[in-house]
Amino acid sequence: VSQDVNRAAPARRPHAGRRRNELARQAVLDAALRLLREQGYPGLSMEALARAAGAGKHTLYRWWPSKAAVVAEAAAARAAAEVAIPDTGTLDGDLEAFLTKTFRAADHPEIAPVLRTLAAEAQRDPAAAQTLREFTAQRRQVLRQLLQRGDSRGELRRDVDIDLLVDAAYGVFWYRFLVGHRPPDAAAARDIAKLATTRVTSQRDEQQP
Amino acid sequence: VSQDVNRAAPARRPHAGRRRNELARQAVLDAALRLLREQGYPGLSMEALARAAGAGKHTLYRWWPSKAAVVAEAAAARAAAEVAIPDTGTLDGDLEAFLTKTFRAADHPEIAPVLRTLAAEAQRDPAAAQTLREFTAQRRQVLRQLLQRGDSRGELRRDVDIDLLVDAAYGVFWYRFLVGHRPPDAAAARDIAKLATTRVTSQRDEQQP
Amino acid sequence: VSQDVNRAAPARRPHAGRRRNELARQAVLDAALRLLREQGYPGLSMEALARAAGAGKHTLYRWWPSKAAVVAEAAAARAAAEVAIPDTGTLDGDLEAFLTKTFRAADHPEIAPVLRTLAAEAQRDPAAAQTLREFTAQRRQVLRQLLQRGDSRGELRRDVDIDLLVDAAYGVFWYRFLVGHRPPDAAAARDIAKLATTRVTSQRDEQQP
Amino acid sequence: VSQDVNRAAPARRPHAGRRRNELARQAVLDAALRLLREQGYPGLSMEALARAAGAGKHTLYRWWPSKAAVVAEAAAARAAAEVAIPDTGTLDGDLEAFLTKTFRAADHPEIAPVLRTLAAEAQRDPAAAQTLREFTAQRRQVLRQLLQRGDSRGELRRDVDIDLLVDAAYGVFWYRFLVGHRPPDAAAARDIAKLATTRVTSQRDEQQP
DNA sequence: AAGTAAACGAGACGGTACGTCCTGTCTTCTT
DNA sequence: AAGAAGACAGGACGTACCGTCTCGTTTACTT
Repeated sequence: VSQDVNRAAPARRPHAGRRRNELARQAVLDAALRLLREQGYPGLSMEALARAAGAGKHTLYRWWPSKAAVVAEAAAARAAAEVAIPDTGTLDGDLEAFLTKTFRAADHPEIAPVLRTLAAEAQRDPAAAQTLREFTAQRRQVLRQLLQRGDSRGELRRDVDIDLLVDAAYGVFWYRFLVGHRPPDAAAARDIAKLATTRVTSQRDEQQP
Repeated sequence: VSQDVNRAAPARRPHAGRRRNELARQAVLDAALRLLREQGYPGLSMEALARAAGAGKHTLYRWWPSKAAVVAEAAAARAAAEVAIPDTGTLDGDLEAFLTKTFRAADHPEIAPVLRTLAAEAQRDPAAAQTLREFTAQRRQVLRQLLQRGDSRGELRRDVDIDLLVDAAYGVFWYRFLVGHRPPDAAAARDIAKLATTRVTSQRDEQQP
Repeated sequence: VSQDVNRAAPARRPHAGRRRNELARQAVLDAALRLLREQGYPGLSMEALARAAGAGKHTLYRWWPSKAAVVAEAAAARAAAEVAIPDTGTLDGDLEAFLTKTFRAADHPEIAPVLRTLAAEAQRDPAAAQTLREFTAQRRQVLRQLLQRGDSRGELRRDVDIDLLVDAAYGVFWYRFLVGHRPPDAAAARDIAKLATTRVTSQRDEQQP
Repeated sequence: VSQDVNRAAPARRPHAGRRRNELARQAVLDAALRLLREQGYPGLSMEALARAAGAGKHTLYRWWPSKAAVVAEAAAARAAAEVAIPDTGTLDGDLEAFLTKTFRAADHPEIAPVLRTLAAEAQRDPAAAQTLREFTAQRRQVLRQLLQRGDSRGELRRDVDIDLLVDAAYGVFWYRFLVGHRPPDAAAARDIAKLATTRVTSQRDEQQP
């Protein structure tokens, strides 16, 4: 039934003989994203993945150690270059722009279930945990650079260290994203930016009373 | 025959059959915590749970809609009353004390795998998601009260709203807890408290340079 | 202790408490026949039986040791007095009439599934086996009387004993009934009657060659 | 789409995956007979069968539609070639020899529970019913050939048709086998043979009185 | 009339089997 | 050598039934 729908046209994709077949790899990654998008996590089994990609299960296990590894690799290319470092002139503006774009990117129907799956899988699969750590480390590194640039211009609050600010920013995102009590929206991005920077107006507010 | 009579007036008989066995309920909850503690998430199948609790599978499914619901109920009683609201005199002190206790509680070998499981399961099971939302909402409410008390004394930074601070505090916790790149330790509790409060000393620090 | 005293002298109190509810008994037997008729054997579980009869499971187990016992009792009243001993004047005629009626009775939609269930259940449940033996013994007894009456008039073939003839007659019935390759119909009744009796014409046929 | 093409021309791909494992098949059939022999029908669940055969449940369901199908296949090879057609020179002798051997074969502890299970299962499972019909049809065919050979030599009673005789012979067997009021023994074999044949001696007996 | 005891409906309980699905490994054949 | 197909052992899933066990109610008999 849904098998027929999911099943690709494997006859069109010749397999190459010796070396790894790039087409097969792509078919698997595409199928992973498609399954996650259309059926959510429960629909993503290695069995269904092989079926949907028109690939043999052995091929999957040959190249990826676990389901999470497939998801991670599928997520990597897509989510990595998604958010560039903005340059608005002020740290506050940069931060807000960066976080807004980050939050919006994660809301994409192609990305959200992947992040969700990665986070969930990391709680039980050490390999997935490693992948999640690497992935988030990349993202933190980008944000840290942005903050350091602002810090060198004296725009950063001095009483907290940068790593905590990075964790607070991504923490608000992941917390809202995984718990779902409130969306990580543009207003949140604005507020987090405010929290991190020494803004003249807010300092005056603090001194007045 | 007599069925129709009984069903026509069900209000007369509030409960007919044998009532729920409280010992069975406790055995299941205990077994859930034990399995999570000893074998981690993969060891927690409904099958193993029934076996470990000496309960029939039907009993599990009768009272809990999903594995996550068992975990949630097991977690609820234990994790809820764990952290009381402190009163050190200052918001900064209260916050640090509360977060330190919260982080330490979550590090407990009885609690950590439960939280991990709950968060992971919530990503695929709507019922678990609901449970996670309710559980975290309770915790946020406590922290919010703590912050509001400080705010009424003028100890809170005015440029951010309380809900964001709450999300930032718990966000740092969950982010570090789930990703594992850095532990949510006492230092983090201290830094988060600093981030939230208008501390006189730190303001002088900010103005002096 | 006092229990033992009470049990030591039960004769003093012939019956206390409520007596068996005849309506409940009938409801169960009726439900058994109805379930077998409408849903066949797989539909007849003790659970479904209790539900259909509006009876508690305990009531079932109190009065009947097994599912087969219910079926047997339900079958007994109905199937027992169904076939009377005919008297056509000749053994051949009596036999044919008796078997024809027997076969037709067993074909009834109320009876057939009961017999089928009884025979099947007897292969695994000793109690059901006992019931089946008793039930068939009654039927054999009737047929034996019929044959003995014919034998006393010299109408029976002398080279076989009556018990074998009885088994052959019922054997053909049950074999066809349970295997289903051919129905136990009127033609079979006629042929079996022929097989049992010394018919003048057939003897002449045998002597001619 | 390409599936339809593939299904239109299946000759191009004789077989892709791994082929059926003959050892697994044998292990299952052996385990079925062993379980039936040692624990009787209640011990034969698909679950226990898989366990005893060291096979996955999926393997069972892949190759056999039901428990009865396993039993049937296990019975087939063993029971089929067991009884050869004898040739004693007379129909009476052949019949007695054949039936005696048939009865004795069915008494074997390896065979009896299988036949019992097959007969019982056929009363509720249409697939098992079909198997039972096929199995018994084979046996009837053999007996029919034996009777036809005797008929062509004029040894058969002329007033009954062969199919009824076949049903009477096997009927006596199954009736006694399933009900258990009397064993299908050698004496029965002798009497059934007498019932079928025109025996000179017995004719004289009939005429003398 | 009060007391007592059995039968009742309902249904929770510990178990076990069902038939389906997925996991990770292993052939077998094709390209 | 890599891939597609798929068989295999194992085991979890959620459902259903088994037979036993309270519950609280109803009904009859005894005192």
